[in-house]
Formats: sequence, C-alpha cells, structure tokens
Amino acid sequence: MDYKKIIAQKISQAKDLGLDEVFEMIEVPQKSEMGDFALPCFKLSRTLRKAPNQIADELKETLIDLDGFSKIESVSGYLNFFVDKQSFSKQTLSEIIKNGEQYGASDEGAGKTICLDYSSVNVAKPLHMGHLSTTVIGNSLRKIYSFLGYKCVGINHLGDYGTQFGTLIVAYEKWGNKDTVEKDGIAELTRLYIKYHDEEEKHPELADEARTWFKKIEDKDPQALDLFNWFQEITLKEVNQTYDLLGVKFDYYTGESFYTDKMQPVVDKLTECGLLVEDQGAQVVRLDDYDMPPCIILRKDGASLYATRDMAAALYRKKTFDFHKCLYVTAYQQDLHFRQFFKVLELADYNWSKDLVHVNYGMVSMEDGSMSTRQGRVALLKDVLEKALEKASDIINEKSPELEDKEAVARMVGVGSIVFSALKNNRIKDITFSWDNALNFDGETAPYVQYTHARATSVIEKSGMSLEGEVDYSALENEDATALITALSAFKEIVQSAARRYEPSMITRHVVEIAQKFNKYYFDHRIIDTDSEEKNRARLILAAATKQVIKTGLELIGVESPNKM
RNA sequence: GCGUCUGUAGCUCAGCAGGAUAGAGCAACGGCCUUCUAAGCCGUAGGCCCUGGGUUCGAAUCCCCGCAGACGCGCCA
Repeated sequence: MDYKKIIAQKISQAKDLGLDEVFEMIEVPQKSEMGDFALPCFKLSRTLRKAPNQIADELKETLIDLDGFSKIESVSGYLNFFVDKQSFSKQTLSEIIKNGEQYGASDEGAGKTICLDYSSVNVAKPLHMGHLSTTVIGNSLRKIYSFLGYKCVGINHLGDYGTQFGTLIVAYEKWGNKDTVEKDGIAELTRLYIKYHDEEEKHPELADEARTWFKKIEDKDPQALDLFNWFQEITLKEVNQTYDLLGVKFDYYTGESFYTDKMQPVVDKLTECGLLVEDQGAQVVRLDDYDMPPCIILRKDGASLYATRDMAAALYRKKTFDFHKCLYVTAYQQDLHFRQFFKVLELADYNWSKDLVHVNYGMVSMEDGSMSTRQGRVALLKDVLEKALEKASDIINEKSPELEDKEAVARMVGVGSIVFSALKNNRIKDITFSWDNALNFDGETAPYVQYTHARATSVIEKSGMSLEGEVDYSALENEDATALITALSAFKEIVQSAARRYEPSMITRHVVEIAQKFNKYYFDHRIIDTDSEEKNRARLILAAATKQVIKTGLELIGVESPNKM
C-alpha cells in the first residue's frame, strides 16, 4: 500500500489539482507526534485563494473516512495524516518476511549493464588507506545495482603504464634480485622504487635508461615484457589477498596498457570531427566554449596521454558491454579530467557520453600531510585491516570467550568496521586518517549494527517458536515498534536513492538508524513475554524483519553479519 | 589569478528536490546487568547552521558579495 499516493489521489480529486503536484508536496514530518505524512497547505493558499489553515480544515472534512488511516489532523496550516498502525505493521512486516533477502530488491535494471571502474591499483605499489574509498564504494555500488537487477561489470583499471615501469626495471636490474622480490613482494618493489629516486638525484643519467626500458616495454621486447608481467603478477597476488579479505571482486583487470593499441581510432575520430587542433606542438581539443582548459590528446612527441587512454577505454567498454552507464570511482582531484573527456566524447557525437559518470570522493590524508609512499607517510590498508582484526579478536576473547568460529567473527567485525566507516559519510568528505578513529568500535560502527543483528538472531533462536501461525499485531501498537517498522519500510526507497545518487552511505546510515530503533525497542519491551503466543509471534516477526533488513543493508555495503558475537 | 568542492555542537558527521522546536555518534559527566547478547540502553551538558545581503508566507537548505580550507588549472596518471 502506498499511503502517499492514496493521499495525493484523494486531495487532487477534492480540490481539482494535479496528482503529481500534490504528490510532490506531501512530506514525512520529523516528529511522529506530527503524523506519518503531512501536507503543508501554504503553497495551495495562493492557487485556492484561502488561508492555509482553512484549506487544511476543509480537506480534513473531505478526507474524514480515508482508508488505512486512523486519524487526520489540521494543525496551523498543516494537514497531518496518521496511518493505521496495525495494518501498516502487518503489511510491512509480512512483506519483509515473505521476500526475505530479496526485500528491497527490484528488476528495474533488467537487461541493462553497468560498468564500474574502481580500486584501480597501481602495479608495484601497495594498497593504502587512500585506495579504500574507491575500492569499497565501487564494490558497494556494484552490489546495490545488482540488487536492483542490473548486470554489473567490475573493472580494476590497473595503473600499469608509464615511465615508472622503466624506472622499476632499472632499479631491479641494478639493485634487486628475484628471490627478494618473490619473498617480499610489493614492499621490495617499493624499496627499489624509492632507491631509484634517491640514486637518480645523484645520477640523472639513470632517467635515460628508464626511458629506454619503458620504450622496450611498449615495443614488446621479450625481456622487458617478462619483467613487466612478473611485476604485475607479484602485485596482483598480493593485493588480491586484501581484496579477498574485503570481499571485493572484479570481472576484469584490464589496465591502462591494455589500451595502448586502441588509441589511434580515438585520434582518427577526433580528427574526422574536426576537433583536433595543434597548439604549441601538441594536439588538443579546445574547450573554451565550455569554460574548460583544452584537453590534450597527443603530446608534442606524439605520445598519448591520460585522457586519450580513458577515451579509448570508454569506447572499448561501450562496444564490448553496451553499458547503460559507466561509473568511474575516483577522487575529486580528477574532476576536471573527467569533465573534459566526457565533453570531448560528447563533441565527437558519441551520444552515450551522457551515460559516463564520475563518482568522486574526498581525499584521504595523514595527520601530518597527504599520504605518500615515498616519504613513508602512509597507512597501508593491509596493516589497518590487520590491526582491526586483532582488536576484534581481543574483544571477543574478553567478552565471548566461548564463541565458536572466533576467527571468522573477528574477521567480519574487524574488516567490517573498516569498510563501514569508509562508507559512513558522504563520499565527498575529506578524511584525515587516525588510528583511534579507524579502530573505534563504539557508536555508529559496524560492530554496533552487527551486534544488533546478533542480538535479534539470538532472541529468535531462544524463543524456539515458528514465525508461521496466528499473529496478533496489536502487540506492536507502541511508539518504539512503530518507529522501527517505519524505518524498515523505508529501506526500499533508501536503496533506490543510494543507487540514484551513487551514495552507499545512505544505506550505512539507514542501517544504523534501524539498529538504534531496534535497541531502543528491545530495552523497553520484552519480545518473548507471557501474554500470548500470537503476541510473541508478532514481536518475533519484528525481530526477524529487523535482522533481515540489517543483514541485507550490510551486505549491500559489503559487510557481513555474524549470527553470534 | 581563474575554476570546482567543502564550511552545522569541543571532535567526526546527518539534515533528500525550501516547511513545524536543527539531529546522531565520539569525547565529558550521572544512572541501568538475579529476566531475551551491557560491543547495549537512559539521562545531563554542549548550536549567531562561517559572515553579510537577497528571494519567499517560511531559508541550515535556493541566489549574490565576501571569509576560511581542500583540490584542480597544457604535454604525469
């Protein structure tokens, strides 16, 4: 039952107003005393040429026996609607129980594909906290869109192109050896990389060697390519351990180098459209009309650039996946770059350029400045996860020493808390990393929500009752239950908004809200009580529905829900 | 200099496309475990919603001038 629609229909009929117009005006009041829905009548006072409170009074009379509502009030220009709690509870809860893990899902995306470009790790560089946002936002959006029926293609657009790989080969040839790299992986590659830059300051001629090696990679020289592929293998082997821990998956690891031979068509197309002009020796597309600096397509030495490669990738993805949308989850640092290359594709008559979306997010820095591997000012993702896991483990040993599967639970809680906190705030917010913050398990955190889930599970188990059978929903006629049920019923819309706005944090926050409301209910009302089986069943259904929505919500942000903790 | 974004409680943040008394968490202080998981719950305290204009019946929310911070602005990605 869609209460808002019912209200809008009745009112638009009564006052001869547009249905959509009225629908838009209906809102949900902040406080439950003010009803479940409200219509502010101030705007209507102009069209209807009457005072707002008079309009509200009149409407109240016409709507007096509206089905599904227990009360309608006219309060100083507002018309407040109170839904009939029993039918609302029954309807919402049975829908959740019936649909189970599909509650909130939809098929709106059937037949449509979404490409998601996220995480995009650099070869030979470790994952640090700066990579967390892109990784978990991308992963969550992928889950959310899949939940809404879209086919999702996750792409890890590896940073595997550039002179830096020439430098790495130089460093490896001069100071590295196979065994150490095999043993220490990325840490050793990083060490070599830093060593190179130290040495280069003293011996600038190293840069020429690096450029030569990079050229060899591009020309597919076997020796260079072997090393290059090996570095990639070492990197992926290691970062995949972290992805596994986070539960993050990709369908493709097609990186920048994959597009090396796919850029000429882009250049041809831009030339054909007359967009490409020479400027200071480089080939650029002018964007003055759009208040942007020119987009450089080819350097004066003829080499391609970031934008060229991204355009080639977009073309390839469109051709290969025929995406409905293609999302790029990268930091807002790159806002201009994306605006530029989206615009260039639009100017080149690719009408699907409107389906490219830059899902940007804020910067992560350390307390003493921005994160830098080279300057050693960095919090490695691996270390942060490990510490969180340790802390979770300690707490389990302290509070639930008898728990089975301690390790699995510690993983869900520890990793979950890191993922959760990365998805708690709006994407755009900058983050200053602090250990205290990262390892906080109190308040609006994964452990808090997971604990609520475990608590609900525990009560259901302890009751030993089946959810099937007669139910007396009058047991849920109190403010705490209603508030909880209202939050549960909003889940569907929240998921859709989160998708529409590319904002997983909406789900994170909603799940916290549900947990808060359940905990409040839990402390003021006994679930398993002595009144009647039918009433116990109603309360157990409430607990089961809460458990389900929390579980689904957490799942959508990539956090697991242990049954016990 | 120009552009984009951000500015709400001591700290971290919600506040959807304008609506009724601005909400959470952390930190602080005070309570609550012989009853379903105290990783919890309740209470207290804490606000010129950056400043100033404008639009509106109504502005934290929309528009403009500032201020502060982050990021970006031609051959890196």
